[in-house]
Amino acid sequence: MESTLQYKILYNRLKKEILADVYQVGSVLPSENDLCAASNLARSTVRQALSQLESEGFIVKQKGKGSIVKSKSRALNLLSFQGFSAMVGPEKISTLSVQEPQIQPWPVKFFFELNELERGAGCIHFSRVRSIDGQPLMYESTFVPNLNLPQFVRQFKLNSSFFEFLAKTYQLEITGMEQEIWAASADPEIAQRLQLAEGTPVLKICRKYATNRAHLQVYSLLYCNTSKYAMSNSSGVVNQQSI
Amino acid sequence: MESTLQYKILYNRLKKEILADVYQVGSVLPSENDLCAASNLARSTVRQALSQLESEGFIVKQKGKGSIVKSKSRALNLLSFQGFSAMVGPEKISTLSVQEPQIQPWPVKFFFELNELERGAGCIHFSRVRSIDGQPLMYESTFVPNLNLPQFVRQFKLNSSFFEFLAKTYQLEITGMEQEIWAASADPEIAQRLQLAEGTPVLKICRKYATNRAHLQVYSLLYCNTSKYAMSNSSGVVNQQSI
DNA sequence: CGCTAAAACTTGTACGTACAAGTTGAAAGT
DNA sequence: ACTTTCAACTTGTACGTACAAGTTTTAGCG
Repeated sequence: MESTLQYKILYNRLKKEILADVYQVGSVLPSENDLCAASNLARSTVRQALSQLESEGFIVKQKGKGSIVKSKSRALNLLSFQGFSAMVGPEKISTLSVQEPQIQPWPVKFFFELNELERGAGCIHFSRVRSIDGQPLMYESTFVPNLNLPQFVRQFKLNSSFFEFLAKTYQLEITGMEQEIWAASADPEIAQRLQLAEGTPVLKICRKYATNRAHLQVYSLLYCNTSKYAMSNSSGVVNQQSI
Repeated sequence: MESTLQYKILYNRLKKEILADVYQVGSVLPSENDLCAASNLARSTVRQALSQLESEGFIVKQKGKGSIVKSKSRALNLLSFQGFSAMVGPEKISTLSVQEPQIQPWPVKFFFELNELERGAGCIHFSRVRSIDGQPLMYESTFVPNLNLPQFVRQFKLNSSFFEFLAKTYQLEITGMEQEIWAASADPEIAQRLQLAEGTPVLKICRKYATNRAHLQVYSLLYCNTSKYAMSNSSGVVNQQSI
């Protein structure tokens, strides 16, 4: 299900090539004029593709120089564990199922306000613990409104990527996010899930994801152990750390 | 020092008018064509201004409908690079000076890596505690490379906005940010600064701000009490919560 | 060889046109 | 009174031109 929009096509191609190391981190992309000539697009269209790559943190543009590949990291500046893929390979990440996907009513006291459409539809809920090297780092409890997402419970596997599943199965893309963050003490349940002493400080994060389907939003409640790995993110245009 | 760029001028005007309730939250801005006619600008220029407003969360654009005012000031947007006084009204914020601005060498163990230019220049350092309604919420310790920022120590007042001071005095704008976040226990000093019991969970945040001056970066170390107010932010394009 | 100035790049801003596609409300038809 | 259709909006995409401004390379001069 590829887009027919010219700037999206170019954006996807460049993103794929960055991820595949065709353009390595620190190197410069072909100039806008080169991309125009190669793809037979107007410069404004090429700039639209590059602009999206920049806003998602893949490249940094510098006047007079060019578009420099900044990072291979994924879209959206989600708060993520530092060096989740760099320091430890994805093979060392393990997932423990706490609650397999099931359809249920919404919790009575939910951490975000729901509209009537969502409230009436009920939700799909699942929970999992993600670990690195056997050490539990994150307890994640996710709630999806049960709105026209056929076969979700049957098809989604907890040890795979939730966002990739949404994209492949329903052509759903995450377009934005809001979150609230607290420092909290691990209560007995969280302490047990993350194998911590009760009362240990943990990050508590409530997230609402927006999607490209109007009025469909996804909710996540996270508890994170930051004793070994910090959570990190970046936003805006960050200078290149040369010199 | 206002910008001479047309799209920046329009952006600033619209932002100011949103903050002043000329356009209330939930209402629609004048259409792009109306803005073109009123300001004698091309539509692409108007769209550039609106695009920046959208990326910063002030408006949401919907095809066929218009540009809807989403938020006056990205409420409590502490985790994005907007800064403290922009999110809660400045009238309720009180500031306690812990360390007046002074020139000093960098701390031996600094929380971000410094390049040689920064290391050699030394730093300007100040610390303050910010409270809302008399309740200390945040302990902030800021470090700025002492690079061509004349009169900083003399002119910066701790109870004013740091980012606004940088903009007005040096035409420095914050263009981006990276941060790392932990949940930590308040040590004796932090507990005293934030008037908390020792061991209370607090958010610890290390930030690096990028500016429009190449190679000039600003560093901040924050400790936040989240018992009453959560930290929050948003990124990407978030759906309108209507229905 | 070393320095300077100009040329040849790069991205940024600003203008314009044209049409596609989503939304809304009014007019026309039943 | 109700439904359907259509016209009049809205933003989105894509094309194009021109010049400004920052960076790097090159050519020329002393």
